[in-house]
Amino acid sequence: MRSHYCGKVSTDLIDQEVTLCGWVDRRRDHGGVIFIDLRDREGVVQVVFDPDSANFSEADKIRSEYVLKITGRVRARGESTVNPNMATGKIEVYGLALEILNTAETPPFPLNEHSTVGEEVRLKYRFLDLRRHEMQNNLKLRAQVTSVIRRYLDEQGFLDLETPILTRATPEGARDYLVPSRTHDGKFFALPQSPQLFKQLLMVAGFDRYYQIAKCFRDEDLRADRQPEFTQIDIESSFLSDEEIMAITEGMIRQLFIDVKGVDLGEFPRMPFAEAMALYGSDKPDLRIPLQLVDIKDLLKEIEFKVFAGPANDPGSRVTALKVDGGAEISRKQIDEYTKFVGIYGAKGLAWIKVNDLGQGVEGLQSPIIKFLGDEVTLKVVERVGAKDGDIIFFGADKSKVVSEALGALRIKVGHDLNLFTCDWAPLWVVDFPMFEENDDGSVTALHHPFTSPKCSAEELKAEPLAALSIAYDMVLNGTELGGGSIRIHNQKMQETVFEVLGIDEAEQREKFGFLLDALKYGAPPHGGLAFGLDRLVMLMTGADSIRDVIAFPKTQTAACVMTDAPGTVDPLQLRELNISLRKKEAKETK
RNA sequence: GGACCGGUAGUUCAGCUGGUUAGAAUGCCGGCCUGUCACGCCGGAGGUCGCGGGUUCGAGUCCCGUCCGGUCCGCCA
Repeated sequence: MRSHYCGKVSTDLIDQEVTLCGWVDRRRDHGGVIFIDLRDREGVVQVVFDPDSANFSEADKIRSEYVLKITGRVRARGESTVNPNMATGKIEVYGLALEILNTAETPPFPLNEHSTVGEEVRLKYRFLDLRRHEMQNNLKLRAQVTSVIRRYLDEQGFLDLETPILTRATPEGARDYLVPSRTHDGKFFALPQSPQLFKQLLMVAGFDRYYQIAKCFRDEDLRADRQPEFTQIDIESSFLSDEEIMAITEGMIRQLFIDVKGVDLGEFPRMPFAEAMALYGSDKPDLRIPLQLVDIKDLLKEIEFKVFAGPANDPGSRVTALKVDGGAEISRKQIDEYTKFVGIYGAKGLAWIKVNDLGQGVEGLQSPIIKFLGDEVTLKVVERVGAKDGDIIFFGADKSKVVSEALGALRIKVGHDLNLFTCDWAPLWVVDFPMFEENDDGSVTALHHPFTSPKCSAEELKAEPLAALSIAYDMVLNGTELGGGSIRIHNQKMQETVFEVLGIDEAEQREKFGFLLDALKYGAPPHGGLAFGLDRLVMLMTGADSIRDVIAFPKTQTAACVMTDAPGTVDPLQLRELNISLRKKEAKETK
């Protein structure tokens, strides 16, 4: 039907006839001459009709988003009519034949790059929103990403194997999306939260190297970077060490950035989990921002912490400081906003010291809490963090978790506000995660997942579970967790020990993971892998603010689709077939 | 489950301390225009102020509830 894409018409084609198909991006009707900007997925080109054109009267009827087939002659634009802002601005197509393939109603919002439209309207008319350049580019880049990754993994001998979408519910982890079974009354499938167990079974089956670009489902509350259904680049291999897996996947991401962005990320640095928490208050530090946390708990031992939430001596507490160079400029109002900001993470306050003139000792400082700390301690804090004139020191004291999260988040926020970025891309491996974390009630849960291999023996694991480290690794880019993985447990005894520590009894083990425990008995090879979040990866590469902008048909924050109006009610007959009845909504209890 | 922001013309928004007929820009429709490129000029149409209740002589504006969209906390092995 067509000879060229609109966006690909170039000076090479001058004097040649081309046939283009596309949508009307804009029309400029000058009475005697009509300009049509014709758009397809590769770009926009200007088509000209004048009274000498056979189709001039037809061209007059054209409106926005009409679908046209135009045959015309490519010609160079005159010097004064070149448009330097347009990729195809040196040429234009003189219209010889025009066919209106389809008309269009006036779109509910303009599709050109100058318009700003609310997301709700965009999602309602997603098929139009996706016609916009920005969205076309995002999804084209996404396709490029999966293409490069497939090629890389294929070359490395990985096999693209599929795992089921209808599977069974697993305990722990996220809430499952459930699918009722018609043939098994009262029973339900669950949609997979990840292909984790199946890919391990593929290793037991001897496929050796597997990958899959897999849809995953989690019925949890949404965020800008979380959708109920999302895509993982899921990788698993037998007979590879953690180092080998990290080398292959690091190579994959590096290759990806070279091919798609023309950027070499270089060798990824490594950081133990404990160091990440200590210096950045996060297990996914954004290393583009140079600020670091400095613990000062030992300096404040003598202080009664009435100003803060808890006593500094409490073993579960943390007292840490964040020095911001040049931060003495930060206004009181802004500090109040930062105080409010850390409150989100449970911090009950935010202490600060401005360093105006160190030469004057305490007199050269400005802070509402010097009187609580005392002159000596205050100066020690200033010395510890290495503050100089013009700096500000924020600090907080509270339960370790609260302080780490609050100051860690403040570090990122201040970094953004003051534009402290030192580079565009900061990749990182976070390693040496603990096996377990302790809940408030004293029970433990797996930090990664319960199939992660510990670095220690089963005996040591049992004796001191909270001290055990796992052979797990997370790839972090610009403060976003791109992917995470581990060496899995291939020894049945070890797997049972982990379940035991997690408080999953034998009956439950059999019921939920019987097939996995069985598989481990039949010659499971040592194996491990990694899963990347494709949506987040593409979001970073496109600079999008939300993964919704790199997913063709995303859900809103309440996990609904405003275009299809899903989820919807179903015919009572369908429910009957499934033997499901809906309970009447109970009235809310009055307080 | 919780905190916060938003919902007014097709779209993006303004609308003050409650007070005449709810405005602007853009888009749309009609007319004019042979070199524009976010074309220009003239004219016109276009409103359930998210929804429900309340306060008031009077509500887009204040109060309560509710729905929808968004950001975040919890949650997300």
